[in-house]
Amino acid sequence: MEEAVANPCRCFRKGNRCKIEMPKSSKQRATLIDVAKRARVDVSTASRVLRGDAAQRVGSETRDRVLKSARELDYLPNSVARALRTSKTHTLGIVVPQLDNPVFSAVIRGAEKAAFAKGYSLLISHREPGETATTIANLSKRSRVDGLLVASLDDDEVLRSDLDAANVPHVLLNRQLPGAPYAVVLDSREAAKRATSHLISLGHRRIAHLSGRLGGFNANERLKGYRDALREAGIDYDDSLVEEAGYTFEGGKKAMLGLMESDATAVMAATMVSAAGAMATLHEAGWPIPERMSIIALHDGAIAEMLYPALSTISMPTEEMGCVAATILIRLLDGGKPDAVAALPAGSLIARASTGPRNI
Amino acid sequence: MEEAVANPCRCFRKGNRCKIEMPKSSKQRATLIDVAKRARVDVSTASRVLRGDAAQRVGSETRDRVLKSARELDYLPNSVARALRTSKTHTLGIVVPQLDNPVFSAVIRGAEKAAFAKGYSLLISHREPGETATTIANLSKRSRVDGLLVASLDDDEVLRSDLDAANVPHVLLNRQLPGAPYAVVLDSREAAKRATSHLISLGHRRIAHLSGRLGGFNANERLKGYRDALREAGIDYDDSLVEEAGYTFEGGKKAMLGLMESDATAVMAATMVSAAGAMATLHEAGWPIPERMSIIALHDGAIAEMLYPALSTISMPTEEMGCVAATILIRLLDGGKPDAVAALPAGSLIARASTGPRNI
DNA sequence: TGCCTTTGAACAAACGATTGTTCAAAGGCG
DNA sequence: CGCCTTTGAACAATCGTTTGTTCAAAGGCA
Repeated sequence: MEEAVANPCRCFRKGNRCKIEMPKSSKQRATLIDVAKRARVDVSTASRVLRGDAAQRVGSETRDRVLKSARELDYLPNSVARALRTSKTHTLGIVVPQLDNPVFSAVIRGAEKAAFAKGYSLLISHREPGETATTIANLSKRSRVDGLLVASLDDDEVLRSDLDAANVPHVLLNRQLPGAPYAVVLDSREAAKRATSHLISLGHRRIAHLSGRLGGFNANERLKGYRDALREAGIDYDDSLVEEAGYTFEGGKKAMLGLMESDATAVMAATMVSAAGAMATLHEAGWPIPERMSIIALHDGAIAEMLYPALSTISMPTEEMGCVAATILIRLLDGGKPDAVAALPAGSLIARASTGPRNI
Repeated sequence: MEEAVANPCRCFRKGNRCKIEMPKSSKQRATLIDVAKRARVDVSTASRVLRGDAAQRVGSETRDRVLKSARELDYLPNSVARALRTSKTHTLGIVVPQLDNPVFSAVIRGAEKAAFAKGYSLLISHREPGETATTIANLSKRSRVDGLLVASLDDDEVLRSDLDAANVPHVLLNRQLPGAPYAVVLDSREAAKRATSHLISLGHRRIAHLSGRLGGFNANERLKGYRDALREAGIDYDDSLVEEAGYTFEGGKKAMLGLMESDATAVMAATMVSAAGAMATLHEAGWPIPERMSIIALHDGAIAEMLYPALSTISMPTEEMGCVAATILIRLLDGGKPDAVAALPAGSLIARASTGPRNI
């Protein structure tokens, strides 16, 4: 009776009129209203039971009815309606500069795992450098993500003002910015030091460095680690051995070209991708690796094995970085107060065929 | 007057009570209600103006007032509210089996571009094989995507029943399934034929094939193309030269090991990744490429350049595939009736250093 | 002037949840 | 027995849009 009065025709949706109560076209998802009706309770009561609302007691007999009803109807809360009411979409956005870079795929994988585990979804946005502003704005305003994971390689200044403008909680990936409180960073300095030390322990003294974008946070850290290792070994730093390669294959190729003029016998590359470029140049020139030039890179990944010779690396917890970043962001969104910056330790040396003893 | 009565305190949100009308805390986004008030029209009128509703006329003077008001308040519609009302989230989900595979990053990139251009967002979900069911269910029910782009490598049967169960519009990527109407496929057969023909034109007669997962749609197509080329050249097909490598580096490595027992002088690999594995095995054994074994793969991508020697490939429009798939899916969601399967032509030969004339 | 169409805009009911408030019944106590 | 406090559940307002309906004013025509 009451049911019929309250809503005579629940299939009266989408302008698709009908006179009789349809047998719930089976494919139509059940709503909280359906659950409540079936359990003969108010929708608010059903909501409280299903969400486990502690602020209000519910009789155990009522609770059971609601739970049973929900089970029978295969009820799943409508996340859109919930999002509207609570203004939380339970969606995280991640901004990456490149999708085919193994480092970023690892980060995404990690972030997705953590997000999924906490009931969040991951909205991905990849943009050409320089478009980060638009991306961030779109992700936060148009798509309404609760928070952002940012792995841009863009210029720090620009990035910062974009983030400010968007005014959305965010965690930076392997990057620290004056105004942005939260970040997860890898110990790139230590990694660079380990990589360099490995070369030193093989007898190399003239060690070149293919750096990232100089001036950027990461490139600086890696350069510091490189110098740390040299200093410890009593080797003088020579800035003619540092060549900016950025984070691309082409950059690595070009940079290596410059380095071949020098007397370097080994190279420490900031990334696998630039190392691959450097190796291509060496192959072209017919320089045997590692006999004439040893090479090691930071970050490990599948392509290290694919290169020839297989690339020695310092592994880095990139996937974990994504995971930790997402976890921090979610804690932040839940009103928690996580540490401003989470530092992840450098991984260990994975010695492969691309590094060998100095033999001249 | 009326304004004050209708809603005396719009900052009365989030339980944050206050007595006076706050100066719109500036960071609080304007809603349609705000716009309507400012233009002194009903919210429904404002909605119709801003959405360009053709079904209802609006006086030009009124229209201008609304537009001006929206501009001044920097109004952006709340996509969550809109999604609730229209039951369209304007979000697409994409399911990929691996994130670090260059083929899938390209597909994602393409899909993201098309989606973005049409005002859609892309929700990404990567899962271990076998978890596709959960993934699809989650993406469609929990996260409420409007449609799905599916690039699973899972078993066809399983995939099909999962998709059926989810009951969500979807487009398959490079895969055709009996029950699933929409798909975008690459002409893998033609690509395989071109790759094989290239080897034949270099004088090779004993050509091996590193296949995908045999029995799968793609593997079959590629195998057909391989046989087409052989037949055309009058070379007998020898199934001992076909080795299943799947889509991984390890698979390629192992498969190559088997092939080295044969008298093959060239290999046509189904993917760059398995080709990379094969090359690693060859290097380990000290077989020079291409002098002792030529190798070519389907799909082109950045890693082709990184391998040594640089890998010859048949380029494939993978990014375009993602783009087309997203476009089709969106058209479908808009009530259109796109073609069931869009076939994309194979790309051209990119001859690099890994293929050379037969010289024995 | 009176009646019947247009027009243009307001009214109001959803969409599916969450959450503060109200309220009746039941229980405790003097 | 009457009053006051728990309890448990219903009531009702919202979140920000969209969209079917209603309705008053204006215009056309006889």
